Amino acid sequence: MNAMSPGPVTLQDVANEAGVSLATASRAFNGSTRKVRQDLQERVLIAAAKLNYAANGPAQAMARGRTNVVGLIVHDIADPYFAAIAAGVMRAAEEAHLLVTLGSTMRRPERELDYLQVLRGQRSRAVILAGSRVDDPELLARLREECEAFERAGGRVVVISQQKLPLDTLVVENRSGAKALAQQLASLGYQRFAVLAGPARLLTARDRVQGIREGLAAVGLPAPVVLHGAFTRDGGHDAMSHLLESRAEVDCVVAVNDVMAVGAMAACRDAGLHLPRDVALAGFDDIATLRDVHPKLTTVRLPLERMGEIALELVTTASAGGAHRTRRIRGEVLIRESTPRHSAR
Amino acid sequence: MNAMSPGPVTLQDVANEAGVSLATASRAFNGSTRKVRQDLQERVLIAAAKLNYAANGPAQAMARGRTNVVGLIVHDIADPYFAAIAAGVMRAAEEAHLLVTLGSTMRRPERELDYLQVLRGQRSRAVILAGSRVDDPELLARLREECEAFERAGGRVVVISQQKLPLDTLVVENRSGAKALAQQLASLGYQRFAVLAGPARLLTARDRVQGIREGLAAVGLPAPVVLHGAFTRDGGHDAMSHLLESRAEVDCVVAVNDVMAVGAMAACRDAGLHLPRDVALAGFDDIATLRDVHPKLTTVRLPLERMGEIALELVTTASAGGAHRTRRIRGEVLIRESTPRHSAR
DNA sequence: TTGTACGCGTTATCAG
DNA sequence: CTGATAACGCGTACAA
Repeated sequence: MNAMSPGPVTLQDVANEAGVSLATASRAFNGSTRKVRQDLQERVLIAAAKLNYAANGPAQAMARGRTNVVGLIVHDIADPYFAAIAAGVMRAAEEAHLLVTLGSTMRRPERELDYLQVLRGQRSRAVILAGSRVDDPELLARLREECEAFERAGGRVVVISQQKLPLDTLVVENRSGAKALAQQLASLGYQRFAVLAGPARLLTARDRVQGIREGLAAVGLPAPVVLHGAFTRDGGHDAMSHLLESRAEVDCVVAVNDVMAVGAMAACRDAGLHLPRDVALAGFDDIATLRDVHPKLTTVRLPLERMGEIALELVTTASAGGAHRTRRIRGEVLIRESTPRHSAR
Repeated sequence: MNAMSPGPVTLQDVANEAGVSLATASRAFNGSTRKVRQDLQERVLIAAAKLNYAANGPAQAMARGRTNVVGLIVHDIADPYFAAIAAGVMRAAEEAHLLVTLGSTMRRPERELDYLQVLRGQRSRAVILAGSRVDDPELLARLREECEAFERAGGRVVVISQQKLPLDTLVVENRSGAKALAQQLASLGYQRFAVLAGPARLLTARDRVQGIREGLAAVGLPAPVVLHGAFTRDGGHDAMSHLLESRAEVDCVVAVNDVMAVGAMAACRDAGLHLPRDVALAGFDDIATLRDVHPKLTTVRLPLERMGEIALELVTTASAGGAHRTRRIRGEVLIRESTPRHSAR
């Protein structure tokens, strides 16, 4: 149109177009403490629209000392668990007029440190660390340092999973959820359990295994067979295959997440087994995309999208007195077709 | 540690610590055209590490006139189709040392315009528009304007789906893929088709319906029954329910994506139908998480993660002479258990 | 209420 | 090769 300047249109251009000063344009275009006369306000807005002005984010960030960006760090955005959390974060971020920078660590915990540092440099307002912590004291110490550096730089940090650091945290009650699941499965008549346990050092996986152990012990059942593997579909498939090869006497298999459970289902079919007749199977998370698998999977529902929303809400609200806040996220046991009532042989 | 300054540590702090000028610190810490003496280089790097310095992104963006951020705009990050594309984008972005700002439009096309404007303001280096275009000339015109504004501001735009704008585009060959699918299904013996068609104005859905129509026509079969609905699990479930209520004589149902197909499977089971005995079913996309549903779903595989990678590669490489580039993405028909060989009654 | 002028942290230009 | 300094675009004390 009438863009004489070579580069993008600046607030100065808008001010000129509206016939006001740069300061007035600034105050008019985004709410400032100071008030602007009605007619000037309108003139600025009209000029901005006419020139298709978009405020220069980096410049605003410089002047204000912070951005409207929050970082979201997940283990793997292709995993529906994290995709669901991300969806909740995005929904809440839209309402709060915040931009989300995504980090996907490909399940390498060290990558969290890199992202944290970069996001600190970007002057991100906050970071949401979604995803299980890992049992590694040295890594945890370095993570603590990075989080502290991030907070010193004026940012907030929210963690979703375990409370291992003095930060705002959504504590996912994996252990009690798994315990309740085990107890309900026991009450259905199952007695010999196996657990497809995920990686040994992943705390979410470990907590769930522990909960199952406790639940079985609480009702006087023997400890389960435990098989470790990746926290993925293939991990579930492989662990189940090993279990079948071992010819262990088992009537109920619990995978520590739904994605693994689906892999386990495939392994059972590969071996010619019929579910749930030959073996019962349960998962964890209640992944939306997997609610229609057949037989319908018994699982523990986690409010994943809501968790993302809550995390972003924590980010946008100040904590009283700088104390870190805790939100407990409880799972809900859903008994479905994959674990019918069982009569012990 | 020895941080005297109240706020975050700046490059000036690093320069002081290293006993060099600000300019030298700048040149040493990030590659510049000009060279820095080896020992000074090291002193700067050591000082930066000691102070845990993280370069101020917004300040760099101001000085350089652009950022290391690319925007990724999807319809719904919780949809595994987009989550897979996002995973590919993230992997390639990590290699290229680019940050990704995520936009999720919640399937409202107008939101793309908002994100585009904001990302332009953020001085994003580029934006990837993932997701089907919509049949709406006015919207398309506004989108074209926003994309042009974005490019005038120095950014690049890549589109994944249909080539509707003069931009770098990954053209997904939905029509030919669907046509090939229909023909292969016909060769298996199916004769009376229904299509769960998705929203009428969504071009991806429409192209796939059109391809199926062409495939059937090419082999002399009658046109399919077409039922529209949402591009989601519930959309597939509802459309299938309506189809069953209509008591139409159909031996093969094609859903225009896998997520809808899974919803349709659930609807069949709700109605007491057995798959694939009572009706055959096919989808589109080959969503990883759904590869283990039973019966295994016939579908058209799209290289979703690779598509994300390619999109980011287009973003990072300059196009010769400013001409826009096209990458054709072909689907691969995968016949699986949900559509066994069929003998017409 | 409006305008002027300075500062934010970094890069790039120009002297040395 | 190194150092001083002028941008970059915006927010905001301060002055009018």
